[in-house]
Amino acid sequence: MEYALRDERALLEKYLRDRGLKMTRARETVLDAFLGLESHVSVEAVIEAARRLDPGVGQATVFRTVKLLVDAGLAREACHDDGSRLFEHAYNHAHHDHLTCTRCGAVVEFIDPDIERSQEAVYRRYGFRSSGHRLELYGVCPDCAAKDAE
Amino acid sequence: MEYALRDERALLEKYLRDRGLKMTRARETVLDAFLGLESHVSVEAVIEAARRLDPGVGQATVFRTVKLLVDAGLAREACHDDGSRLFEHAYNHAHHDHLTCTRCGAVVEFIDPDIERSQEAVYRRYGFRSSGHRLELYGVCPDCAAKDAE
DNA sequence: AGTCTATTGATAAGGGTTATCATTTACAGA
DNA sequence: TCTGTAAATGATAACCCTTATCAATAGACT
Ligand SMILES: [Zn+2]
Ligand SMILES: [Zn+2]
Ligand SMILES: [Zn+2]
Ligand SMILES: [Zn+2]
Repeated sequence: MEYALRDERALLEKYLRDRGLKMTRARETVLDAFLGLESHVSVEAVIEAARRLDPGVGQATVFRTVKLLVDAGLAREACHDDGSRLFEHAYNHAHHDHLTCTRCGAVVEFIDPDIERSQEAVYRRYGFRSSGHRLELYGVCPDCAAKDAE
Repeated sequence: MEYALRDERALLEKYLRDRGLKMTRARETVLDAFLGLESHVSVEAVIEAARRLDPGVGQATVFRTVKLLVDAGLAREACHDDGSRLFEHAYNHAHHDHLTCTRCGAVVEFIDPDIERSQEAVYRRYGFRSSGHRLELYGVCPDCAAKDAE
């Protein structure tokens, strides 16, 4: 965990140095805040976490830094829910799709090789070059279904 | 086509009557405007189309009515793009997924039985009851790829 | 330390959507 | 057809999330 944090910080530093940008205290704070949160967080949540580490961090800075993290490959936009976008860790967190419970909001991350393969076939069928996809399955999780049954 | 319009209007009227709502001129206008547009339209586009039929239609009314159309099963939210949501016809327009060119915005509607089947398997694997999904494939279409090659 | 430029945070502005509310309208019943 | 009542309308303001503006600050290099 400690090592992972260091890895990710080094990645961000390299990304910044490579393009003449600077590693600042605010960016450290936002990175730490983001890494300390679990998957699928809104910028709002990152703002709160960042201000727990350092009150006085501007929200504009958090928006800007999250965008940087995405560009640097440390974060990835997950499933922009209604309204606000959600982000998740991208470093050491391979591609996956989401199965979401529409009742309680529970999210299962899954990867299905058959689906991935079939998607490639669709790209070939229409002559498209692939550049990523988004698959969100919606349903009712076992827990919520059990509550219905009562 | 004429018949289809009548069908859809009858559907909306039934939907409204069943819950004590009223069929109004504004709702007729928005319905006609929406039906006159082709797939994947923003509310903005519906507002423009509606005002071509009847200037003075309030934008709030269009937003409200599009929501009604979705509830009535006449419209369906397609792929909420960056920012604004997009809607498409739902009546006599079976389920399908989207393959979108990230360069020119071209959209191919497709249905892949293998993918649909694999998705059902995912639902079973995690014990979820299915309630719909959203699959968006992104890539570069043949035309844009050809331009790249030049 | 000094210079130069990126970055910051407060604030305003932006775009899409929804809430408010006085007025108008649809529609069931008399 | 007339009326009463509740729903619907449209103008407007409010809302949320996000981005732009900008004077002040703080890295990174010499
Ligand atoms: Zn659930
Ligand atoms: Zn995820
Ligand atoms: Zn294209
Ligand atoms: Zn479509």
